[in-house]
Amino acid sequence: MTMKALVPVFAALGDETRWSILAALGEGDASASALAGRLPVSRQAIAKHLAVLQEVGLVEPVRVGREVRYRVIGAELTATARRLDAIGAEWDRRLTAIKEIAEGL
Amino acid sequence: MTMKALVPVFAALGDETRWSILAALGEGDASASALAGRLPVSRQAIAKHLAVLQEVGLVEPVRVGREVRYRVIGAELTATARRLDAIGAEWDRRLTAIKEIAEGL
DNA sequence: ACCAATTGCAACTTCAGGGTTGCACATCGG
DNA sequence: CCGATGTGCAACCCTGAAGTTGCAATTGGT
Repeated sequence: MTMKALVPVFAALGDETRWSILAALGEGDASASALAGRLPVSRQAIAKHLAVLQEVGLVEPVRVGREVRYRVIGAELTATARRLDAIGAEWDRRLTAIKEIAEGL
Repeated sequence: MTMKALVPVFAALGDETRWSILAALGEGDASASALAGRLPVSRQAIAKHLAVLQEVGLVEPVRVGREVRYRVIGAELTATARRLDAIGAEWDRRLTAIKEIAEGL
């Protein structure tokens, strides 16, 4: 299991542009430059977003020749979903699993 | 179904302080003033956070006399988790498809 | 009626995040 | 070898989010 901080993952997912990037990557792996061609932002902006996404494990870089393509890691999304679901479930049972997360794990 | 924008929900969940608030609310409904007593931020700051959380449907206000208590809506967390899981699963499906093609299955 | 607690509103400060541009460095192809 | 393509790094704006303080308005309890 990745078991990272979780909150940064949500922060990463809380940006429209990053979802655009994830969506574009859904059509196949792509480099920052390639993505800059499809999206209305500069390559450098995309590079920063990719760095953020990589930081939280949502995306993975793959060197292909002189370019760096990125691949989405769907498993990380599902893992995050599982944890979120667990928290929601615990809440309904009046338990406080969230406390641990809020207190920095 | 709530079916709100989803991205704002993640944005709301991408803040440590708001998780602290959610955690505190996990111990029982509470007002902004009461929360300000437990957390290291001002009441007004908490009020803003509660407004954000309410905006995305994660929390619900309940008037009790002259105070306004807030209650966590666990169902919204679960719903968000479901949607996130669906997205992640979709990605895995694509990757699996690609993998099979690449491996000549 | 009065006092204290609570909320609401507004102005203000601070700073990190998202965006840009510019340039230097690598690397592939002809 | 040289030009084109792609990446990395750095400096720089600029808006918005998170936090603060102060004060007016509401409402409960005694």
